[in-house]
Amino acid sequence: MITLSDVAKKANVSKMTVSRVINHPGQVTDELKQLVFAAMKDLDYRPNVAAKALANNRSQVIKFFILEDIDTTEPYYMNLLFGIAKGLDEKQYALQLVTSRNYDLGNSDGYIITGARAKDQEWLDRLEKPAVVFGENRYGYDFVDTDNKQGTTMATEYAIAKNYQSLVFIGIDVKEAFEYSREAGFINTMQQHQMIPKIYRMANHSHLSEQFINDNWQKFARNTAFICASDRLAIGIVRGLAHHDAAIPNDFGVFGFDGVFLDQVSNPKLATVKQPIQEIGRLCARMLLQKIAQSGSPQGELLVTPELVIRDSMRK
Amino acid sequence: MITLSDVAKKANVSKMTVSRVINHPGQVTDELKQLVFAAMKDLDYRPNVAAKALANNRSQVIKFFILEDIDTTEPYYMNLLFGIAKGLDEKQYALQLVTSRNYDLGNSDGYIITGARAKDQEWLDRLEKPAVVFGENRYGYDFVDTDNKQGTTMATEYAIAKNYQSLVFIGIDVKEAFEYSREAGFINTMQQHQMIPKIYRMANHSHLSEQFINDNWQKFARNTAFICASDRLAIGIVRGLAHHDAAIPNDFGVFGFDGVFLDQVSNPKLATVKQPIQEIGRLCARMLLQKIAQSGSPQGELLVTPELVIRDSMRK
DNA sequence: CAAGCGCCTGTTAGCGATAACAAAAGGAAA
DNA sequence: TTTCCTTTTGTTATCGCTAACAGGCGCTTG
Repeated sequence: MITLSDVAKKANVSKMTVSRVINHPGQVTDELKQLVFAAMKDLDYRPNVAAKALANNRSQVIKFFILEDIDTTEPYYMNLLFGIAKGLDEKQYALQLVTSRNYDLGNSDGYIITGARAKDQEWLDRLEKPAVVFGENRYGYDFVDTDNKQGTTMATEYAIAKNYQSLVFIGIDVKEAFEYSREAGFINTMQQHQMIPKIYRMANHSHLSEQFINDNWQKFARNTAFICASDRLAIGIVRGLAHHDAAIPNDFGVFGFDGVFLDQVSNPKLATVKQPIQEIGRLCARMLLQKIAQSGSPQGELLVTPELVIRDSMRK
Repeated sequence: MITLSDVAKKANVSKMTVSRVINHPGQVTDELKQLVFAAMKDLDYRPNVAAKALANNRSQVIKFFILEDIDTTEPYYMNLLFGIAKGLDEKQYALQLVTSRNYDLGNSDGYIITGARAKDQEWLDRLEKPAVVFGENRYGYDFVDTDNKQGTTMATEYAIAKNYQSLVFIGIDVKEAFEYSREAGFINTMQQHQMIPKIYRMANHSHLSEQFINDNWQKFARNTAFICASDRLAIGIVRGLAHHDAAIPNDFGVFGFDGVFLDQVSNPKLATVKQPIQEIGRLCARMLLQKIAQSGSPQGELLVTPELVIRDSMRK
């Protein structure tokens, strides 16, 4: 294994100079820097992460908490995880996944937390290391999320522009910030266009939204678009409509929200508000690492603009 | 932070004795062990992973390679990942995710690899650290997988027992071990019952299997069951059948394979061969850690029996 | 009863990196 | 020219843990 010392010898400098080239390059002359870089390249030097961690009193590990049942979990966590992993890799950090709440909090430098609901607040407050939350919250925790409000705004605007006369929002029956934001985007946009917002809410299961269409089929005239708070709900709506041989997208439009995986297994394929989940994961990681570097100073919130993906469930 | 020395002082022994209690308990008298355990508990001692790693010339990190496009990836990787994470946690290992092949192989003690296809063989051979593969292979790499053959055997037996007269296998159009095994389970079982196995293959997309039903609708008499090589294909079959108002499960049965996520968003819900993915992940991790402990000695293969989940797409 | 062996515990020396201090080297000001 | 900073580089000690060796003890054995 190539160590700092090897590089130092090759470059005829001391270990510290090499270390400084890596961590505080400003303190070293350009001349020496060149020498050191050349030596590092020649020897294909890879810093030893464990040694670095020990010397810095760090662990180079961050823990990722999923405070939700994994089985019911949306597949997009996979993408989130990849984004996080990429963000951590940039700074040679590794990852530990944690599901059960009472897990060991030690041997890590910080936490990324997802699936946090209102009831988790107390637990979050007790954390002693830097933490970043994935998902909007209104308790002041640093977070990264999709701009949910903007997402439904875009979808609603699109549906209006395509001349659907009546718009219905199918929401998720939870009292959480992300849902409020999605509803707000819909409501505000409708009001700006002097249209009447209609909202229904149910648990996030496709068979419930399917059932909902079956139960209320006669209520919905042609030329209605359903703006859904998730692809899961949207899939059920599509199935319900298909069951009544409704013409999608001509007579009825359906917009999903998420854009990970599920939108592709529907038929017709779903138009959806696609969250840049992987990018969000990377941003979570970066925010956390920065927070660690700044010994825990607040990072605020980061909202990422989603992308409208128009497919066969909405008029083109 | 509580260190070995703190524990040693409290227990009136040397650091080495404490270290030995942790790593080689056989070398220490019971009497001292009691003292040390008591001290560790009193102080709530947590070993410093970085220090351990450094002293052992390890990294306490393993890398998880996904040699597949993530976007098209089955959601079950999430569960696999959780299993792996749990298995690694038991030995205080952390995880790094790797997607691009030419990534850094350093700063890790071993690899878990998934999505490896025949063409990856050469690359696998060049790896210099212990590796375990998730997924059947016939090149001698240590692996863990579902017992695919047994899975389709069970599904086929079930369909026969429920008196479906004609069985059709919908396979995935790839030349990989897992697919051969799934087909073999079907074929062997059919032959044992003196029935004629029919097999169709296509790429693993729900709209292809849906199309397949639409194109061949007249070929399939009532009382046919479709044994599919994936839930994705099964979902398409269900949609195709529903489109012709076929009676599921009375006239037509559909069996999926995987049992992660997708089976639940279908309507009717899919009967499926459920892979114990999380358990497999844990076993991958354990196998790899054991392999590392044994300086890379071969571990062989491990096939895990899947579970038949009977839901609304098959007769009860 | 001294030599020799085994068992258990302690001492020492590192793993590879970094912070903190120390020491040169160079330049500006007196 | 001398003194005193400032900048750049080197030296030392340390992070927490473990392998390897050393030493003390009791027991067997010729």
